[in-house]
Amino acid sequence: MSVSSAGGSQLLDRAALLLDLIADGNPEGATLKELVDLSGLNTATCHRILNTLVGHRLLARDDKRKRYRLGAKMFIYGARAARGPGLISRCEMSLARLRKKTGETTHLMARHNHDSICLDRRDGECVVQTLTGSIGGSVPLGAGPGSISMLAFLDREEQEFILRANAARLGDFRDLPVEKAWRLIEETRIRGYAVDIGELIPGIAGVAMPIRNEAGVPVASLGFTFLCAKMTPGLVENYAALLRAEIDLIERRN
Amino acid sequence: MSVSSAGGSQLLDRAALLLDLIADGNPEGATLKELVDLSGLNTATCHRILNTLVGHRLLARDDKRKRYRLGAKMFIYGARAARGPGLISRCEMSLARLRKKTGETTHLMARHNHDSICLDRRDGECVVQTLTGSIGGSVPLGAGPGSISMLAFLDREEQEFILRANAARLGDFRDLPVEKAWRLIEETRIRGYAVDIGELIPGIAGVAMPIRNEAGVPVASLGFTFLCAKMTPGLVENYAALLRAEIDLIERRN
DNA sequence: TTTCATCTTTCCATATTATGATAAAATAAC
DNA sequence: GTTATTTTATCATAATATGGAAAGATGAAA
Repeated sequence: MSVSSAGGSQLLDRAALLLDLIADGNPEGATLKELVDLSGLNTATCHRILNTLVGHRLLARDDKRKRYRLGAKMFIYGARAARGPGLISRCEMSLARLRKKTGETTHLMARHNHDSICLDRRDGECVVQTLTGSIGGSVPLGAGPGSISMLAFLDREEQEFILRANAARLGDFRDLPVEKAWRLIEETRIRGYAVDIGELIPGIAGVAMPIRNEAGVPVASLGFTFLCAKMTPGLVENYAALLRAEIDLIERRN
Repeated sequence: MSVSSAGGSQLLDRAALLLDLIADGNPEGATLKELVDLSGLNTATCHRILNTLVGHRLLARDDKRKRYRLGAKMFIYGARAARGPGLISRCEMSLARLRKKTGETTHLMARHNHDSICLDRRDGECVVQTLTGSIGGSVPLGAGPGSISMLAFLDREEQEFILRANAARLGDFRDLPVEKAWRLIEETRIRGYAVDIGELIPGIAGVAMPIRNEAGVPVASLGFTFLCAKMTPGLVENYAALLRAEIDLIERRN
C-alpha cells in the first residue's frame, strides 16, 4: 500500500502502517484482529507494536472494548504542528482573507492516502452543507472540487490507482461514477482549478485549487463552498483568481 | 526522562522520544545535532530514525535549513483524533455550552510533559489576552489556572519533579516564584478548582477545573478567562459550579 | 578564494533487538 | 457449561537495527 520508506527500519514502517490503518478506520477504533488482518502482520508482532504505541500515548485503548484508536498525543502533536511553519499556519491568513473578501465558506483540504481531509475552515455568512463537514472530516479522493483539484495534478498512474481503490466509495455519492471523475479531472487539468455547480449536493457550488509542494506534487487544496443561488456570470473565474493569488503567496514560502 | 515502554521495542521508544523532543522544541524545528544532544542517541541512529519518520510524513524537513519539525501527518492525525471519541469531541459541547451560558472565553487544556497545551477554545464576547494564545499554544505547568488545576491533583512526587524542572521558565512570568506555585496548588486542592484574579496578567481573571481519567489522574482542564472588571461577588463560585457540572458529564463518559 | 571547523550523510560488520511459532489466558458465543 | 474466538505471554532464532568510522556538505573566518 504505502511506499515503504527507503533506508528501512522495519519496525518503524510497521508502526507507521498501523497508525495509518487506525487513523483511516472507524473513529471508534480498531481491534487487534482487524489490524492483523488489514496489515498482514503476525499477531504477536502487531500486539507488541500497538501496546508500545499505547505506552507512548500515540494510541489509546478502550480497555473494555479492546479497541485501539488515536491517542492523546495526537491531539497535542496536531495542535503543535498547526502552530509551526506548516500548512495550517501558512494558510491561516489566506483562509481569513478569502472569507473576508467573499463572505463565503473557505476551506483547506489535505490529501491522505485515498482521502481528502478538511484541515481548517472559515465559515461563511450563509451556512452551507459541505461534503466533509467540519475539521477532520474526510471524503474519498474524487468526490468534490477540493479533492478533484488535488487528484487532477497527480501522476496518471497514481490517479488510476486511487480511482480504482475508491470506485465503490464514490458510488455512494450522487451521480458520480468513476467515468465522471475522469472527465472532471480532465476539465480541471485544462482549467487549472476544479468546479462543481450543484452536481454533488443540489444547490451547493464549489471552486477549489491545489497547493503544491516544492516538487510540484499537490498536497492540499484551498477552496470555496457557496450557494448556487448566488451565482453570477464570471463569479467562478473571479473566485479562482482570488485562490490563485493566495496560493501563489503560499507556494512562494515553500 | 519519559518512562520507557514496558515490553521494549527500543526503536519505537527512541522514535517516540524524538517526536516529543521535536514537538516540545522550537516550532521552527530542530537540527540533527540538537536532537542528538538532547536524546543522547548515536548520530547515525538518530539520523536514520528521523529520516524514516520524514518518509512517513510524521516529520517534515526543511531541506534548506536542515531542520526537522512535525509533519503533515500530524495535522491529519490530530484532526482525525478530534473526531473520534477522544477528549476534544467529548468536550466540544461543554465548551460551547459554557461559552453560551457565560459569554466568556472558554478553553480546554491538556497536560503534555511539563507543559499545559491549549487543545480547543471558544472565544468570548470580549477579546481577552490569554497565556497560551490560540489552539496549540503552551505554558509551563504551574503558570495560570488551567495548568495549576491539573498540577494540583498530581502526586506530590510528580509535582515536585515538574516544578523543579519548570522553575526557570516560571520565573519569566509576572511575580511567580516556585513558592507561590506551591501556595496556589495548596489552595486549589482545598477549593477543588484554580483561580487567578489579575495576578499573572493585570486585569485578566481565570477559573479552571481538572478533568480526570479513569484512574483519577488529571489529564486536562476546562476553564474560563475573563476581565477582572466583570467580577461580581459569587461570580467565581458560580463559574466553578458550571465547570463542575460539565466535567461530571465528561468524566461519566470515561 | 582558501582553510578550518562543524554538522550531515553513508557504509558495513556485529550483536542486540525484534520476530513469530506456540501455548496459555481471557472473552465471547452457543 | 462447553466451544470458538480473540488477546496476552514466552522464548529460541534469525533478521534487523546499531554505532564506529570515514566521507561529504556546509558555513565561518582569514
